[in-house]
Amino acid sequence: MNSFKALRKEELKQMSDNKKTKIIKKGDVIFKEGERLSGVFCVRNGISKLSKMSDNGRDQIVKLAQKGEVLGQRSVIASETANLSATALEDMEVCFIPKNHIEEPLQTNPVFTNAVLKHMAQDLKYADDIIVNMAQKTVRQRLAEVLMYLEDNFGLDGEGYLYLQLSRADIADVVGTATELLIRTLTKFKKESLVSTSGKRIKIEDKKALYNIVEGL
Amino acid sequence: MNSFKALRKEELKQMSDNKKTKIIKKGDVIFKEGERLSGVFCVRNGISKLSKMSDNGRDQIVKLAQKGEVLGQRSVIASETANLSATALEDMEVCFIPKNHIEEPLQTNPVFTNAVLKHMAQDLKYADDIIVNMAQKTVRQRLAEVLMYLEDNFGLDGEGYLYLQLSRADIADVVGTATELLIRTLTKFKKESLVSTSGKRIKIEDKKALYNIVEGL
DNA sequence: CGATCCGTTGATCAACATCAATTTTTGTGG
DNA sequence: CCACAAAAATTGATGTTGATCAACGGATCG
Repeated sequence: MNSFKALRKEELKQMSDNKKTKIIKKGDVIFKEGERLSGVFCVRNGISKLSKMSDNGRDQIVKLAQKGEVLGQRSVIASETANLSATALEDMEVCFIPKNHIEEPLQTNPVFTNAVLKHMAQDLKYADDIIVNMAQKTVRQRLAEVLMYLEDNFGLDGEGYLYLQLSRADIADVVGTATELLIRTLTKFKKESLVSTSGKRIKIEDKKALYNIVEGL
Repeated sequence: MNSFKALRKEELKQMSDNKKTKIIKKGDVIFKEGERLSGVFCVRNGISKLSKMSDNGRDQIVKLAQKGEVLGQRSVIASETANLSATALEDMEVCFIPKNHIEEPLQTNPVFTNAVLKHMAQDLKYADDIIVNMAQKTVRQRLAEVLMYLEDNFGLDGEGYLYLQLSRADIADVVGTATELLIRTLTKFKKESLVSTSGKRIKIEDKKALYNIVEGL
């Protein structure tokens, strides 16, 4: 998963000598689109959203990042300002790595560079898939897919509810729709016994049926 | 643009000794999603579409690639089957480069690897932007954006029409809608004197107004 | 010169956005 | 722990946008 495993020992040492661990509270912004980043943020704990404001004023969540993922890497590699904003969805622990500690091994350590490259190739594939989904699928299909994604990637709590408790507005921003329609679609799922809720918590009751919805059946 | 400029002379020589130039006719498929690629295709001439079939059976065009761009690179780097299909929109000339001639310099030539990495970072940024557009903008906004994209990237013919003559169905597959709605939206643009047409050819008459539409005004 | 593909239009229904209003939950100071 | 303000969740009503099916003319190509 993490490209840093490809670093040499002395590179890792130098990095950990310079890393600063930050505690970030739920709701706080790690960086905003348009900012010039002086390094990357490695997620030690907690989950963050990567989002971008559309011209029409609505936020779109492009990716959810958890432990082990690196934020801001693309911008540092491309020497550009951030294209996305990163916001904590839970209390987080991240460590900041100055960009020169990324750039240098990129020049000198091919194993590291290749690991980063493969990781980005994965991200690009996922992004292409999301484009197709956004363009071609209904809100109903996309919500079904997002719910399964949340279960598969962030797991369940002790009672079988999705571990990651997103607000309805955040789920809507992942699906790419208005909060009201998101809620209505979720309500339909409840009536069809595909999911159940307890407060803001959501439990998937019939994963197979959700899967069929994604496939358009 | 092209990462191959970062290759050493001997690497380029070895590559050109092994490259096979192929002529591909308009409409022909270069590779299909799901295929395992044994190398990459460098576009020498002509334009191709990269598309993916959605579960609901409709094609989505994710990218248009022209001279100098490399097709299949992501799949080869990630050692995966192709995520997208590549189809010629015009008669094309491509050269095939076996994957070992890509993989080897990736291991040994950091300058090349970094060039590829930066290129992919760009692709990823564009992909994220498209996700936001698909999720948040109307067909009208997206069509306006696509028309300007076609002008900016592929230019005009001698009479001021868009050089790249896509079929209505292909434009619809870029925008992410049905052909009928695409045509209706284009007809509205004509009535508002934003564009004009001659046969399948399209001319942008009021670029600034199109830009305002994209911005949601 | 017919067959086929492409472009276009009409009609209809479903999906989605938006505004308004109400209820519920949450956070916070006393 | 309670009260109260603020934020979030929910529902209704309404208008717009988009998908789909059907039909038809015109171009294209063997």
